[in-house]
Amino acid sequence: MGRSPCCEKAHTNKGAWTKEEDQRLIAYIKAHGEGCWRSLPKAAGLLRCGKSCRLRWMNYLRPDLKRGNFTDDDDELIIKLHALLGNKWSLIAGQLPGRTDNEIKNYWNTHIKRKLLSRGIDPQTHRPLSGGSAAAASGLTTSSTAGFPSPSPAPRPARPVITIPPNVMFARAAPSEDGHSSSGGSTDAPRCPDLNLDLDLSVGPPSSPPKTPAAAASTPTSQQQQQQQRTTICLCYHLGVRGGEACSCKTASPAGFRFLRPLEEGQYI
DNA sequence: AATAGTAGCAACCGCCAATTA
DNA sequence: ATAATTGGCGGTTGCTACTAT
Repeated sequence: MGRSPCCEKAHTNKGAWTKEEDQRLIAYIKAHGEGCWRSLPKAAGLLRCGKSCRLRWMNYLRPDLKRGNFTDDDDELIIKLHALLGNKWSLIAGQLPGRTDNEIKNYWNTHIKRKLLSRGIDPQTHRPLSGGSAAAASGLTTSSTAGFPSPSPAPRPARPVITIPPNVMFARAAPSEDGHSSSGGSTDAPRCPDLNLDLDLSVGPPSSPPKTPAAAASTPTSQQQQQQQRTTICLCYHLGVRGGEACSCKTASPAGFRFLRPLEEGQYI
């Protein structure tokens, strides 16, 4: 079957964007808003792939982007979120207004990894290096999800809002039917003994994200409104636990959920 | 001052899931 | 119900700037 290319590569520019291209893209999106990236390049008079336009806009040209250094608080938040979510950069970026997934991904790879290593912590497993080295050496933690099972069954969320008050413990997933259970007693220790997160994962109303320039420009306000209207949902869902499977959220108190993460065979935090 | 090595960042690629026809 | 299309994401690459020798 095969996939058709997203654009005609023979007639598209590649590499660094010029100022003129940036201006064209900005002007077009200001006039017409985001959306339909495939047809945007032609409409805007750009010899670029639609995906490339989207990336340029999202990562560099958006007016609400924050530039400058990350604070220590940002670092700690990113570390905690990474411990919870793995390499879900877009989700992590959603908790840092004005930051992009690409920026955070780069920042993680260039700064935070080293920071954690200097603390003697494995950046993939968030465990002390001495204890986690065996697992790392065995290849168990070389996956793209920081040692966590991929949450692939979860539907792509519409930028959930996660607030992190100071205190909630992780709960380990109960054994599940598909064999992704925490087999044996050797993994009974908490996977992230030093993690103590209180996550309130929420999403805004089901309406589409702002598509018009005006709406896009007012993003911070919109986000505040969405936070006010947000509906709390179960984080297990995002972490790959199927509906109701090994999930006790329904019994959790309104003040907080338990967040469960299914374990791969032989895996642990 | 020149060169080599390293770090940081922007952009590309390929895949996946949702949507549409 | 199925295939095609599109948007979005994470991993990786390559260029540029900076630092050490």
